[in-house]
Amino acid sequence: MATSSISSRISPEGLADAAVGSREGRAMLKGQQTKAAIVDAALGLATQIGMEGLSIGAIAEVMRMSKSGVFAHFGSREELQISVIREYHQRFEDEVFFPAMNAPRGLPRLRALFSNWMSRTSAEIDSGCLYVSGAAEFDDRPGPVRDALAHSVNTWLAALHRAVVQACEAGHLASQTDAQQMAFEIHGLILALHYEARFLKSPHALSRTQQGFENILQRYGAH
Amino acid sequence: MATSSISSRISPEGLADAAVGSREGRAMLKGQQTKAAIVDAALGLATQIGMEGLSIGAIAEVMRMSKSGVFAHFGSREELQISVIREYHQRFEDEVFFPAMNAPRGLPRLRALFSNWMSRTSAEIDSGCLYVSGAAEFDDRPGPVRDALAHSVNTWLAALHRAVVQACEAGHLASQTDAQQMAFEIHGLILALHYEARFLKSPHALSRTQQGFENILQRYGAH
DNA sequence: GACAAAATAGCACGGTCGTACTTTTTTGGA
DNA sequence: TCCAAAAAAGTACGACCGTGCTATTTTGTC
Repeated sequence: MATSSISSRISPEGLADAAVGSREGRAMLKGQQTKAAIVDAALGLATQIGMEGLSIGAIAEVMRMSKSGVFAHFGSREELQISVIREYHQRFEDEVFFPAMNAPRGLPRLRALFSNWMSRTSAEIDSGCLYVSGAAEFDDRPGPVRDALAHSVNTWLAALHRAVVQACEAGHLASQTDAQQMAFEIHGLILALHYEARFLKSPHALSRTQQGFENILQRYGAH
Repeated sequence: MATSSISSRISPEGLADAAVGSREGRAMLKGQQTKAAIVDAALGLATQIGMEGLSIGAIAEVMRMSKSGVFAHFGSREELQISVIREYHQRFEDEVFFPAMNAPRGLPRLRALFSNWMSRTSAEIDSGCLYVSGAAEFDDRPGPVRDALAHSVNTWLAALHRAVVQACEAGHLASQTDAQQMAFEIHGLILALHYEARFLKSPHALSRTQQGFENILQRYGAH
């Protein structure tokens, strides 16, 4: 539990890949490689034009491949979308979650989590956050894509909640703190940042988000 | 200025319609009527499947009309989308803004605005808020649709900001209150409500939003 | 270098999209 | 009732979509 991932780092598909790789002795190297490149390109497209706008033709053009060449790696558009979400989840972990684990448990770690999250969100001003755009696109469209997205988001929000609880336990926050409530308010700040910076192009959004976080900390008795 | 609208109630297109109507003596009655019905149906569709998913064919099916019959009323899909946004803006005004104007200026009115906004957002859990889904879809897609959307949102956020300023002037909030900051935090709450209730299906989102608002009021010295 | 297998390309299909053009039906006032 | 004008339907077009099927090329191993 020392370096716990926000989700199980050994994912089912990760296991599958390793098994196939070893069982067949390093076979299909090129395939995995271009598949990763396709997912990378698709993720870039998805953060710009959204998950629904992701078309196999557009990806093929970026990759300078044929549509069928791209398609064959996934078998369906839905599977491709899910791959993109998993990739995003992993990058989110690497940029936001894991670095913050180096900060000491409690308020410092909570601050680090928020800071990384905010940095990523404002860095994404030109590219969009999949967790935000995806939520809007799939909020009443059931299916595996929505499930994958919701699972990733829930995992991350749970990690945030855990950090609040730990800060409480460490005595860095008021003991009667409602951790779910605090996490909810923090989530709202990030959403407002994304909305006002990315859609409304407000140049003040970032500083307001920082100030809002300080206000929340103060209210919950941080010291 | 007694019953000021959040935007000019006499819109350009409103003027145009009135002029045509009077100049030609009540002509084209049926046309306007079905056009309104189309916009109504389109709005219903847009709040469910999003602005981008709005297809003329789908609207025609709902309306039991031909595609070309629907199309002829707008001349382009873009014009239809803009009509939908204007309709949404008007309903938002009617449900959220105008009723709150009956509350006395200051904190009561600010509370009424937030309460109406929250009610509408949670009522929209099954249908979605166009200001949220639209922002995600058009945040980096310039054009008249985005402009119309951003204009509506900005108008509303300005009205919210005004209410905060008035509550300050009335002495209901601390005199050093940063109105923009407070409006930003309130906006975040509503976004979190929409996100967690609609996408994550969290049953606690509404009460957390209410609690969050009370926390903000307290922070800014409401009494 | 041969050879099986994997990776990629080519091609075709049915479908939906927005929209332009033409024709028919409906409307409302003289 | 008649008739111009408005409203609605009909039809067609090119573009793109996801995806199935079949060829071709590339890969990695003996």
